[in-house]
Amino acid sequence: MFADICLPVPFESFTYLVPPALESQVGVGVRVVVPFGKSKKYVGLVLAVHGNEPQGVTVKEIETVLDTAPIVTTLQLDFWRWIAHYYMCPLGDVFKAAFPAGMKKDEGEKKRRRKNIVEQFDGTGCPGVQNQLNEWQQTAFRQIQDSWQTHDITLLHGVTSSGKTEVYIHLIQQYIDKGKQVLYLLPEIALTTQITNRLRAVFGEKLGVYHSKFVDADRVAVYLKQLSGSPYQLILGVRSSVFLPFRDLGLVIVDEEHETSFKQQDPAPRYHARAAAVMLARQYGAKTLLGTATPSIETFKLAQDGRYGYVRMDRRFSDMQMPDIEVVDIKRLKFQKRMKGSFSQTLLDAIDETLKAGGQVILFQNRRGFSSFIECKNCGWVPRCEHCDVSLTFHKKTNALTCHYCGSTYMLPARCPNCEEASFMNVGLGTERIEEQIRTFFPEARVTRMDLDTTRTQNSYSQIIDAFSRHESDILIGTQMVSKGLDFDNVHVVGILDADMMLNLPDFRSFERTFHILAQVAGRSGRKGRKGRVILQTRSADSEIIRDVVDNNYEEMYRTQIAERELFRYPPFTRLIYVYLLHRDFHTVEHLANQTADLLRKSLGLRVLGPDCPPVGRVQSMHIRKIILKMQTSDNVARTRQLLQSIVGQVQAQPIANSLRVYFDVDPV
DNA sequence: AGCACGCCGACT
DNA sequence: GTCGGCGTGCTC
Repeated sequence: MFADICLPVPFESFTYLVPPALESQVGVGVRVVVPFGKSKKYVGLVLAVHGNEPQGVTVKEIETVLDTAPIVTTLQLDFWRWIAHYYMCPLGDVFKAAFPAGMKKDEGEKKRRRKNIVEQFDGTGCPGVQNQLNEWQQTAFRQIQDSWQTHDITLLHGVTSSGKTEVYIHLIQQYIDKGKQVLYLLPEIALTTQITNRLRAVFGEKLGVYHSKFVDADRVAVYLKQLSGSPYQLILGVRSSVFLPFRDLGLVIVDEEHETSFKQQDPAPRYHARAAAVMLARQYGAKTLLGTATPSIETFKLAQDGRYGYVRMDRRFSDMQMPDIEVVDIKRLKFQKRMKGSFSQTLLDAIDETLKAGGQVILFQNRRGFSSFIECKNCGWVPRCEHCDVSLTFHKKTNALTCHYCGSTYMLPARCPNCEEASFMNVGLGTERIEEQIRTFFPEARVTRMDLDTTRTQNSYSQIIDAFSRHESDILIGTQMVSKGLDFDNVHVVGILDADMMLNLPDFRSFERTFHILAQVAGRSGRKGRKGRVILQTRSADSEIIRDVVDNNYEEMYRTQIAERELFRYPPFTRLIYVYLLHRDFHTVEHLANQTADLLRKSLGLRVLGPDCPPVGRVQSMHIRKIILKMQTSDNVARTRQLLQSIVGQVQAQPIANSLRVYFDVDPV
């Protein structure tokens, strides 16, 4: 008897011999320990049991069986296979993403005590307390249910402070009452104690939270509880919670559906949790609700075309008004030499007034570090990473230069290695430099910075948020982390220091992204009973996108963008697959990328673009080339995938390509 | 992806 | 003379 085993390595599966003594224990969905390679042992998952001996290889034996019952259902395995196929990665990569680390290692006897799972209920709140829905929430609640009569997927387009969460809560309750399970997906940085506490107060022990900031053992506990006889009925989780086992999933909510962080970027599987959630819901015959204040262009188009149901909430609570957005043209002010560092007088005055009135300020700068790079004052030399084609970011606190691509850090040289000059100039500005400036302007204010550098440890993010909401700090400076659905009642002013920083990126989504992020940041101001102020500093004061943000005009932004996407044949009018080729040697990767593109062009013609050198052409000493496949929506995508796989396989079969690395990014964001 | 095997610089 | 740097090749 043989078993196909999936291992946490980038391959499909390997076949092992099942020793007669283990035959009764080995079945699809149980974990086993197997020898792999020269000396390694891995925990693998049984995909199939059969009698076909593989030819031309020495088959190794399964050593031990870890589970007495399957820990993945066949429905889950189908889902894994869908991810692997759609996103073009080996099943082993899906296996790696699907389980918390603790379930991928052999913990000997420990797991056999299957962690009588410890309840994590912290006792806060009083379960069962639901707020009454007001009139328009009630209307949305009914409209959503009506739309589900004809559509499995519905977009809830609700402005900030329209009370979407309360509508979600009532829908969740309804499904739980029917004995169904609910999955509530949020982007990582939006999953705060605020939302957790709110759901905890209503659903108590029925709620399980699945977050990557929790220790791994907690995630293992949630996974195992979902397998047990009494699973959580509501899971509040990040991207990877789509891999949890569900017994009877009835509803999936994807909140902040426009967030690009739902797409996993770096290690494969490069999956989009929104698309995966839609797929998961379809498997279970469940309904899906996509919620946001600023829908993604893709989702809004599907709603416009009638493919998704559409429900709109455009009323805010009566005591909440949209903030006034004041545009400050910093290009002109810079020319007139009237900027105080990174600040206009308008913004400084607004901060000053706020502090005097006992209010709080949020300052948004979407770049971490001190400066984007430093430059020798004399010869213009810029320090760059040894392993990647990028300039290094200067971090003043550590007096170090770091690469934001590979994480390498370097000492700041005392003198320019090129000309011996001993002084450097900071070009561009990050959150650290904003913090330094604000401390000189307002030495008495309490200032906190929130970015990737200050939130690395487990609870630092919520600590900063909680401290700020208790007014232990007056000014919060941060990257896009500050923009996520946080309710700070006392914020009088939001300052956007450089609105167009993200605007000029070479990416067809840069306008949409800028709109999303600016609209969200602006929404942080003036929440309860007070009209907030937003000071938006920009060098493109006359641009369309800034005007749309100021007018809070999503539809206008959508009209402009959708027309542009159609004109230039971008998604959702086409579908993209990026093919990345990586090699240590510059010439080899260039040659192999050209060869791949030529072969692809023979079958796909004009759908093949490139190869091109991406903006960062070398990362971790690997030279990169990128080929773009732009498919018509009418194309047979399954056939294209197959063709792509076979051509790449052909290229990789050549001896010169043996250390070539190829990966795909399907539906890149 | 790991991890072992294999060929060239600074140390006892 | 070797310890160990990481380049490349394989994994049922």
